[in-house]
Amino acid sequence: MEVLERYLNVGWPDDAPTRAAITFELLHTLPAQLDDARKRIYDDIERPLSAVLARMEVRGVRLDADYLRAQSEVMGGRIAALEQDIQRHAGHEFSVSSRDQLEKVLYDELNLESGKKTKLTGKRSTAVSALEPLRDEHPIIPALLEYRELSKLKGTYLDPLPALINPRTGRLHTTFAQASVATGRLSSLNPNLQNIPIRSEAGREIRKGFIADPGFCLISADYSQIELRLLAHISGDEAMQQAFTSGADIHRRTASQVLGVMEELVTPSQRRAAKTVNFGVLYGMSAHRLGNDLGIGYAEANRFIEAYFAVYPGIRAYIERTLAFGREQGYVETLYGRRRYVPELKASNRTMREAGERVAYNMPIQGTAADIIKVAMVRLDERLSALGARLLLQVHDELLVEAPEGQTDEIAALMQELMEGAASLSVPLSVEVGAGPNWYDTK
DNA sequence: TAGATTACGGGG
DNA sequence: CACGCCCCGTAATCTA
Repeated sequence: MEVLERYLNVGWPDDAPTRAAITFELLHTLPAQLDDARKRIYDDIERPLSAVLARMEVRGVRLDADYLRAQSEVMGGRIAALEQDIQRHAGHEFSVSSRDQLEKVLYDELNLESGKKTKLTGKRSTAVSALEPLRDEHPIIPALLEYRELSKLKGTYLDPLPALINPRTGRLHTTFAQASVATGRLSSLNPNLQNIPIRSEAGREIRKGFIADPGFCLISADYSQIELRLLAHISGDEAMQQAFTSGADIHRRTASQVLGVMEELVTPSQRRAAKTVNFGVLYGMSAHRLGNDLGIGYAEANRFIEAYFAVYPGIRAYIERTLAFGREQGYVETLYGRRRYVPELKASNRTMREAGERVAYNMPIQGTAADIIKVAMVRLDERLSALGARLLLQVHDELLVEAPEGQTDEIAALMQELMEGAASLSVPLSVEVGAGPNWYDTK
């Protein structure tokens, strides 16, 4: 425990009472040493939030265990059939869930063309991204892809979740880690309720198992495109701010501007390309990766990115300004002053340094989004309690609430108003709200 | 046998 | 040549 060494000059004791006493000691030693901005983050956000999170953990969320177990049965049958199918295509039995055995079957026995290699050991990859190009090459591939998807859902969600229901409360209780993510986000563990499937229909069905208490309904409220809105605000880029202020569809607007096409004429694939770039720019995506994702050449991807920065010049300026600040100060920070130290910015190894740069200009955006939803949670908690409603989960940009059936509309409206007003920026924040008997039906 | 490592894949 | 940010959980496999 470095913190103890540094601030109290003691090691981490073995016995629980002394550990508790020392932790308590830290609780008044550390906050007193914070400077202004950091003290405000602690006093106004993190300390009150810890009480909100504690109540959310204790409250838990109701699960329809019978539904999830039934889904698991169905899926188990399908997985077994797929396994037979896969082994028939291979010509012999093998452990389909072993990537090492699968590697030999695909690339040595069936002589399929291996593409990607694994990162650390250089084996021939069997990941989805490596199998997808082979989809039409052999009927074993689509069977494998479905097997992978379904066994993931069964093994990670359908089977473990019902077994984790607390017999005393009859509900499922996660733990939120408040100080483990470098950007200021929360994380959720044991079980992780921040990665419940939504993208595929088969996965999304799992959300039907998250249900409201009798007499209550679930309300989900989502910040839409909060990170891009923050990029517009923090960078000061006027074109991007204008897009949000005028209520435009940001991806359509981007495609229109970058490609020089009227908005009404933007095709779905052009909009998809713009969406990929809008998100990719936050992560520092290379032209190489973009070209891959869009199925276009490296050179064309490069032109696309250049055109993007020409349309939104403030974004490149933000990146440069943030990197200069980070090299100078050794850290970068959010709008509220939450810091992340990034010593890699001074690394002599280029790969390490560039990785540090991506981290550095992403953190203020991701971290400010985390700050804002935390503020919203602290403010919402009291208002909701007074109305007999309660916060259940935070999934980064989304809050899930359980509300008395009679007051659903009123509470949904309150959530939207309060979340949109959690910060005042040069662009509006937008929150989408939905209600239903289960999580699936809130969207 | 337990813990660590690796590959993989679920979410924002 | 490199090659997209932040997490957590599972299963297979390796290592102490």
